[in-house]
Amino acid sequence: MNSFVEENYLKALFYLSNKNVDGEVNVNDLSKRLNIKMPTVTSMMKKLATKNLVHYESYKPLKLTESGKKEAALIIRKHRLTEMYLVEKMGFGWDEVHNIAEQIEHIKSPDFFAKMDELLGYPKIDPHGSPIPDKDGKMVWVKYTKLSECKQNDSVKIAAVINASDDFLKFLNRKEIHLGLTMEIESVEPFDQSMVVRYNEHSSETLSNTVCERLLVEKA
Amino acid sequence: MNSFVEENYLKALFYLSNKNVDGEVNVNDLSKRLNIKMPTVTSMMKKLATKNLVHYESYKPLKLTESGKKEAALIIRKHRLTEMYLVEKMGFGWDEVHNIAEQIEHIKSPDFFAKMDELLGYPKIDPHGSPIPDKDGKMVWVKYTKLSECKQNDSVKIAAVINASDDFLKFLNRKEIHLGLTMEIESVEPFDQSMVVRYNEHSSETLSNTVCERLLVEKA
DNA sequence: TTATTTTGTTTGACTTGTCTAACATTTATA
DNA sequence: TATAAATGTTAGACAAGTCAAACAAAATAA
Repeated sequence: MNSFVEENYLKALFYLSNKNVDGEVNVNDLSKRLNIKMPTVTSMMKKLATKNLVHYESYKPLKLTESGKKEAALIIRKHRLTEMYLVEKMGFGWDEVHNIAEQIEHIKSPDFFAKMDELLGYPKIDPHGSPIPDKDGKMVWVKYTKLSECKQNDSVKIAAVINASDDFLKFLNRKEIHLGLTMEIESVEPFDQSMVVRYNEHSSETLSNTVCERLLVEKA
Repeated sequence: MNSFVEENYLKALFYLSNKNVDGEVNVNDLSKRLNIKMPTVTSMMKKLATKNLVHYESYKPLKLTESGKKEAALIIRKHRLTEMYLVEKMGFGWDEVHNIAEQIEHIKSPDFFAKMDELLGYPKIDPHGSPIPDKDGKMVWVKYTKLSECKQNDSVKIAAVINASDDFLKFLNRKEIHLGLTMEIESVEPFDQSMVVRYNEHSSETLSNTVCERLLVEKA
C-alpha cells in the first residue's frame, strides 16, 4: 500500500509523463509541480524505484514502470470520479471541486469509489473530456475536444457525449447526430457561441452552446 | 490547524471523557483505545497541552479544555454527517460506513461538510440516536434510546424522530404520536419485534419494528 | 504498612518526508 | 571547446509520530 505522499508523486509523474511521447520526466519539473525541493524528489524516486513503480538512474530522466502507471491511473480514476460526483450528485461547481477531490482521492476504500462509479452510471470520460481510467487502470488515450472549442471550417468526428441525459440523447436522435458522425463547422455565432454545422443531409443545423459543450469530438 | 493524528487523539479523548461525569481520562485507556503505546500518548498530550487543547499534569488524569472539546465535537460532527450521508444518499449499510467515515472526517473543506449537512436536511441526531454537534461544536447531551430497544412495561417519552420523511410524519399524525408524548409498552412480539403500546386514549396500538426503530425516546 | 501490581514518564532510537548547503554532471552558450 | 547555467545528487539536519527499555509514582493487596 502506497502512502498518501507517494500517491501524490505518482499522480504528478503520470500527468507530466503524458506531455511527451516517450513519457520521460525531469526531476526538476516534478519538483516544481509538487512544490517540493529536488533533493527530496530524488530520494523519493529512489524509494519508488525499490517499489518498482519508477525507473530511476542517476542523471537520467524519470519514467513510470507499468506498475507505476497503473497505480497512478487508479488514483486519477478516483480523482475524476470524485470530481464528477461532487458536481453531479452534490451540486458543487466545477471550480470548487478540485481541492476536495485532491483529498478524497486518497481514501482507502474500494467500495466507496465503486459506489460513486455506480451512482454516476459508470462514466468513461469526465466533463472536461478527459478519460476516466477503469478499475484496472486502463484508459482510452484519446483526448477529446469539446465541439464548443472548435473553429469555423473545422471538420470533426463525434466521439463521445457528456452528461448523456435522456433528453439530450433524444435531442441528438431527432437531429440524427450519433457517435462516429463527421460534421463541418460552417460558422460560429460570436454573440452566444452557437454553431451552424453541416453533416449528411443536414446542410445548416444550428447547435446551441449548451449542446456544443456536451459533444466531444476528434478533429480531422 | 490540527493534524490528522492530533484529530484522532482529540476524538478518542472526547469519547472516553463522556463515559464519566467529570470528563477525566487515563493515559492508559486512551492508549488502549488508539492502539498507541503509552509513552507516545504522553508526549502527544504534552503537545496538545501547549496548543491549549488538553489539561495535562504529570500523573494526573487527562481532561479536554473547552477549546479541545469544541475541536473534538467538530470532528465528531464531520464523522456523523459522513456516516449519515453514506447511508442515506449513497446506499451503504450502517455496518459498512464507519471506516470510510473515519477517513473522510479529516477532509479539510468546510464547504464539503456544509453541503452534506444541507443535503441531509440539517439533522440534529444520527440514526443511532446520538446527537450531531452543530457548526460551533455544540451538541445536545441527551443520549436517546430507540423505542425498539425498550422492554415490556417500560414507560417512555418520545424525544425525537429519525428519518422524518413526509410519509412517516403523516403516519405519526394519524396515530396521534408527537414529541413529548409518554407511552407504556404493553408487550413486545418476539416474532417480528412489533410492539403494543398504550398512550392517552389509545389503549393498545401496535407499532411495527420499522416504526419502533425510528422513534427515539427517553426512559422514565 | 510494606510489597506488588498497575499506571505513567523519561530516554533514546527509528521511519517518513521534508529542508539547506555543498558538490557533481549535463546542457547551453559565448 | 571552454565556461557558465541549469539540472541533479549527496550529506547532514530537522519535525512528526512511533516504539522499547528503564525508571518513577500511585493504587492495590498482603
